[in-house]
Amino acid sequence: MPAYITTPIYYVNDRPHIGHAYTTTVCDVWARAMRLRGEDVFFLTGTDEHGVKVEKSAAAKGVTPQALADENAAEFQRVLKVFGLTNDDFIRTTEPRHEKQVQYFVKRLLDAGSVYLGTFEGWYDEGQEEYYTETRAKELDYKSPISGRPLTRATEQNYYFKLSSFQKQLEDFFAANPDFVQPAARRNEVLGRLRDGLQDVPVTRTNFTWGIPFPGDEKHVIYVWIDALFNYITALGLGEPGGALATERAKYWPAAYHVIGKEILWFHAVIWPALLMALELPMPRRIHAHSFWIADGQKMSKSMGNFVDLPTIEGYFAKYGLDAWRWYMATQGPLQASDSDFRAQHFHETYTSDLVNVVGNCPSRVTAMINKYFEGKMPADSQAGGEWPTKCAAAVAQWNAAIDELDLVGAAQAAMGLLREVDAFIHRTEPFKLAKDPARAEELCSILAQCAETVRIAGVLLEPFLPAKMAELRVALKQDDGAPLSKRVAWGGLAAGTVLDKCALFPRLEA
RNA sequence: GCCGAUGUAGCUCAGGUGGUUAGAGCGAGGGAUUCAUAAACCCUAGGUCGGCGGUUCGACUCCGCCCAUCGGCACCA
Repeated sequence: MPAYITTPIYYVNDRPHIGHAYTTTVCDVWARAMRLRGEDVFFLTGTDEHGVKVEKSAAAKGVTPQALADENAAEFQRVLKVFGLTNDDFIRTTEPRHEKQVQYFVKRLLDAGSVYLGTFEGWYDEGQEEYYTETRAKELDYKSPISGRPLTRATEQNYYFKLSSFQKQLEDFFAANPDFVQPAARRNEVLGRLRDGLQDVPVTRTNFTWGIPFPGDEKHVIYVWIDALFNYITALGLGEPGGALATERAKYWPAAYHVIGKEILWFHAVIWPALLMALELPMPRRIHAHSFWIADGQKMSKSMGNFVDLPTIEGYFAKYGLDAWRWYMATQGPLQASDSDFRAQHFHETYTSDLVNVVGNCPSRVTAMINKYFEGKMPADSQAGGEWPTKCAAAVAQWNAAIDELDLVGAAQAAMGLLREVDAFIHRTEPFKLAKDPARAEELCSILAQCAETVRIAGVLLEPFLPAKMAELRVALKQDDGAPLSKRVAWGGLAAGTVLDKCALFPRLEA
């Protein structure tokens, strides 16, 4: 089954920070999990490079917008490498392949009558070259917040998208697809706003030029948001039917899972589906809008200067390793409706209690006993696994169900639960005592074989989260990673006699 | 201002069509033990379940009001 996982494309006017890292890491864990199951995954990320902000930043720096975009896009790509992310493509909105297709789609919207030329009238700040909404203008007492000069009433011709005409169709779609927007709290927000009624939205601007020219009326450029949304299908070549890209990738639409931050929900949950409806393209499967990281109880903001930035993140890599970072992102992050607090102490505690004490320690004690009592050779199990094959199968089922729902915490818990059960089993059966009694050797063999095999299976389930460390575990257990999940989690993968190395995966660290 | 949510142990959160001693994980304190990364294991939380009022034999669970926090309110990438 094809599966298409996307991050938002990141605005090149920003520097990479924890927000970008988080979304991309979540998608990466998910993509790896799906690939592990043998699904045909296409994982996309990229950069959004047009718009007035980029134009202005570039002018301030005395470079062309393209040069600025090139530089910052390269930085985002470098970061992906540092994070070990496994995206299958990286799309940039200034690439010809994207621009051409966006023009094709916009032309189609125009031809279909879904886009029309209209007049916009509003409160305009001449100094800032910006329009304000009525509410905002009133708040500002109809004066520019920067210059203090009165706002003027200005009109502008823009092309509009007939969002309003999709009201009914959207309502029906949401009713028929209750899981389309996740989590439920976000869906309710969308439904609430939808009830207030939809207005048409402008899809072009004329007050700057750094954008894709509107086909047939080139003093207009396509508004960045519209430009950006189309990346999800231009990357698949849907705007060039029959083209090389489409031949290879069209199969991934509509199996799309858009993972986004909650700040851009409206565009993805309403405008994007409406655009697709207008183009008569099928809807993506799901929009998952996660929440935000806050830092030490404080909202992160540019003005506060308290973003967890790249140097900070790289500090965590240096101390705890990349896998520990992924673990913290995936299991402690704001994937549901409320924000998560990023705290150094919490990071350390999570590392110690999950990774050192369980994921590290459990394989360590099992491999140590096998080394001590059997010279490292996997003992034979005369009990054919006892209850463990059933337990493992249940954990795998739980893991699969969680992955289906992008429930990374649930998937992690399914795997961790197995290791905790192994710990409890060792506590209960006391193999280290049986080892002193030659009459109970057979029992000892079974216990340790069952432990080792369960550790192996739990390790497979943890691979999407901890790819580097679970690769170490595989080496210690003399396994390879070629086969699909169902085969790899089948009971009995560790043959008797296989020499298992002692392993210590996560070193204990000082806070 | 409008719409919507949340407020339960130090922290993060479960929970209940109202009914004896309100739960988990983590942290903290204590214990016992050694196969292991002083790890796994056992014991310990006296938290007015945000406040006030109402309904009720009885509310943390229902209703009202209030307070606090958070999210959304469209041209913002």
